[in-house]
Order: sequence, then structure tokens, then C-alpha cells
Amino acid sequence: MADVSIALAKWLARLRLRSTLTSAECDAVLGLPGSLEVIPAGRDFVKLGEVVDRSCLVLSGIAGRFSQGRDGIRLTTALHIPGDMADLHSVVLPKAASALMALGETQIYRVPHEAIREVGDMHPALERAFWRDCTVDGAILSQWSMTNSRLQGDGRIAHLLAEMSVRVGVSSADDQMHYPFPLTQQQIGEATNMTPVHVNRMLRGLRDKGLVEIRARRVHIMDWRGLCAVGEFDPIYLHLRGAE
Amino acid sequence: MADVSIALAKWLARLRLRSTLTSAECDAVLGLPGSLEVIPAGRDFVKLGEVVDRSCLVLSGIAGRFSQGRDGIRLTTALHIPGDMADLHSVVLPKAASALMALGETQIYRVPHEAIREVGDMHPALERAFWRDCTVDGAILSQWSMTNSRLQGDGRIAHLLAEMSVRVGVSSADDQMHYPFPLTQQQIGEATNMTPVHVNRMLRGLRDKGLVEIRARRVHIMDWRGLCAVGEFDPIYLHLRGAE
DNA sequence: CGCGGTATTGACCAGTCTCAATCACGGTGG
DNA sequence: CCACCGTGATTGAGACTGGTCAATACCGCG
Repeated sequence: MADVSIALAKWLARLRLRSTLTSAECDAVLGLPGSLEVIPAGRDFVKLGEVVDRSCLVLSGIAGRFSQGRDGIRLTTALHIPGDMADLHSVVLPKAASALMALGETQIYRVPHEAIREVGDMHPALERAFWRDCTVDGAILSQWSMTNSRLQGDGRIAHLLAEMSVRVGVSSADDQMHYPFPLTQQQIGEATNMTPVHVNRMLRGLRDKGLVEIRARRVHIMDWRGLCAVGEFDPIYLHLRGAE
Repeated sequence: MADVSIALAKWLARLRLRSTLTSAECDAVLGLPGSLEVIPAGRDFVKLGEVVDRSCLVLSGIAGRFSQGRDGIRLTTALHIPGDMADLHSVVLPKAASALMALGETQIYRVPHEAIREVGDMHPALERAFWRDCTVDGAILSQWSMTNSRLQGDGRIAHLLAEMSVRVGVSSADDQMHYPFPLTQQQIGEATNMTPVHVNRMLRGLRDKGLVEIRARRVHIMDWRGLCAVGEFDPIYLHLRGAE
């Protein structure tokens, strides 16, 4: 059971990876108000087209961001892990162009836009840090776009699993890297643009090659180098220090 | 031959479509310094990985934003038309994660980040308008992602041509809509994730159906409704007022 | 113990790519 | 004015990735 102050601290840590903040600015972030919510697996907590006045900080679980075609088929455009402010962009664009959904039970902390704008006005460096964070999100999306367009099935999945591993902070030093990953094969397909059937085949391929395996809602990486090679993964685009 | 003040005015107009600005703020934008450059067709003017200290406002022509896989194959992640600040995001993330290239001869006006930050510090509403604009760029990318993933060849091209038509401001009232479009079929393929060969076949299909045609570096739309249907195009994601 | 959702596998089909040849057209030099 | 050339457009044939349909196996849960 995650704690609010820990979550805000995690978000702050992420901001500080990319922006230099004074202690007053840090305190302002840590003091952000909000309300706690627990979202059951599979539930949308921001709906398409909805006008929101709060942003969602993920405390535990995983949240997916979706676009939707008119046929109702979804495409995942981002996965958010604990410490991510999933829709910081809604502060400047309150009408949601994409939905947010809990993949597995997810705990979120909703922070009023009003409060975020206030600390932004008070501390211009914070406002810029927010802008920067949104821009990194864009860079990640751009990378996904690239990956999902140019790589084939196995590479797309390999890239996704490698990226998530780095983002959750699993050390590449570990011999047996593993981390929780509650997505169904259907949902993996929504993120990598494949049929669940094909996801299954590709996963088997990766397993047979001794690269990764998903077992009991967990990713187990057997061969980090090999996985990165297949997925053409290079973590620079994440703009994270300490990664790789 | 476009003029600098007209270009800044165009950019300002775009900002004002999404943000409310005071006249002082408008003047600040119109007064932004910079230097003019003419880029010949096919030349990169921002290179991958380069650290830039100026942002590029497109005055004439078309610029493409690219990501690149390790095999050197490019994927276009955005097309920028006159009035677009192509890499406003570089103000907060100066290390270019994507390259910018002139598609056809392009005139740009490079504005120092320093100046942009200055007006941002002076006018918080402007800073927020910049942030918002970057966010809209992200929304467009998200839409492209969706389109290129979920639609097939003809739909992807139809969507692209419809989007560009709205963005350049061609009125849907015109019986014969047309606008300049200097991309080769190869470049269209880089934006829609297809082989040039397949682009050609899809274009023929669209022409045969009486929807669009590309002739002499110009797009001619014969059937707007039909085009939108095939491309599942709906311009809301552009966040433009006055567009359909 | 049975049920619903998920995973797995097979057979077949469709969209797209690859390779390769040909064509159209604008620019160049004689 | 015309032959030559290079780039981009067009078309065809065959290969391959990934989608569709469908059946079966697995597994947690009430």
C-alpha cells in the first residue's frame, strides 16, 4: 500500500532528473494537495472527451493511456508506472484526447489543476519543469511510434519489455531480472499493435530464444543484451539518468 | 517570398487559437528576434542528437520531423507548414531526439531559446501557451500513431492528405480543393509507414475512386467527404477553431 | 466442480514488402 | 531542336508478416 508522500516524492525525484529545482520548489511539489482513489482493474478513470480539472499521479499498479478509433479499437499510447503524473498535459489541455485505464488494480492521487497552476505561477522553474516533463512524454511516444512502425512483432514486444524494465528501475546487473507486469496478451497487443494471437506467438519466440518470459504476471528477463538487440532498445530517449 | 513579421504573426495567430493573450503578450511574440535561412530541398537543418539553442519557425515550404532507427530508415513524426514553430519543444529539451528536414525548398526563421525563455519569464501566460502548443503537437502525434497503426494503406494516406488540407486552411466549401504538396511518394511513405511502391498503388486506388489526386506537386481533393470517410478523419484533435 | 477469462496452437487468408523492369518528365549539353 | 540522363512514378510477380477464424487447454475463483 503506497503512501501519498512517497508518491509525491517519487514524482519529484523524476522531475529532478531532468530539471534543477530549489528546495522551495521541491517543497511546493511535495505539498501538492489531492485525493486518493483506488481503481479496480480494467476501469477507465479518465474517459475520452471528458473535461478534467485534476491530474492523476499513479501510486501503485499500471495505468494505460489510450486513443480510440471510431470502431472502438484501442491503441495504447503510453504506460504509466508509480511515480508518473499520467496526464500532466491536461493542465493545459483539459479536454482529454485520450482515456486512462487501470491495468490491474491501480491507486491514484488526483491533484487539482488549480494547485498545479498555482505552484507553476509561484515558481517559473517548476512550470518549465512541467513543460519539460510533458515533452519527454512526447519523446517517448515518438519512440513508440518508431518502434511499432519499423520493427516486427518480436522486436516491438522486446522493446516494450526492455523499456519497462528500465523505467521501473530493475538493475541490469541482476542475473535474473524480473518485475511485475499485469498486462494480458490482448493488452500487450494494444500497445504494440498486434493481435493477441500474434502476441502469443511472438512471446513464444522470445521465450524459445531464451530472452524473456512472462510468468505469473511478471516479466523475467533471461538475456538483457539479447533482448535489447532484438528490440533495438537504447534508453537515451527516456532522458533518465542512471539508466544503463 | 514570405516576410518575417508575417510569419511571426501567423505563429501568434496559431497560439491565440488555443490561448488567450493580452496585447502586451502578443507584442512580445511579434518582437521575437531571429535570423532568416533558406534551406534547399532535402537538407537537414536540425540533425539527430545535435544540441540546439534556437527554435525554427517555418516561413515557407514544408519541413518534416524524423526519428531514425539504427538501420538509418526514417519515420516522419510530423510535418510542419508555414507558421509552425517546428521545434518549440527544444526550448526545454535542447538535445534533438528527432531531426528536421526541408521537403522542398524551405525558408525558416531561427529564434534563440534565450529570447523565448525571456518572454516566457516575463509573461507566464505565454510560457503556458508554449507548453500548450507542445502538448497539441503531442496530440497530433498520438493521432498519427493511431492512424498509422489501425488503418490500412489507403486510409493512412487519405488521413494525411485530409489533415494537411485542414491545416493549410483550404476551405471545404471549395468545389475543387487543392494545395501545394511537394512530397515524393517515398516521403509520403516515410510519414505513413509504407514502401514507395505501395504508396503508389494506394494513390492510384484513391484516384480511381475519385477521391484525391496528386498532380504537379499539388493535392487535388475531388471528394472531401469520401476522403474523410476513408481516412476516418475528424479534425478535433488539431484543436483548431474555424476548421470544419 | 464448473465457469469465464486468458493462453495456446493450427490452418488459411490478406495486406504489404521485395525485387525488378519500364515509363514519364524536366534539365543539360551539343 | 534533339539526344541523353537522372529522378521519381508505375506496374507486375512472388514472398512473407501478421490477421482471421476456430478449436482446445489452462487457471483462478466462487
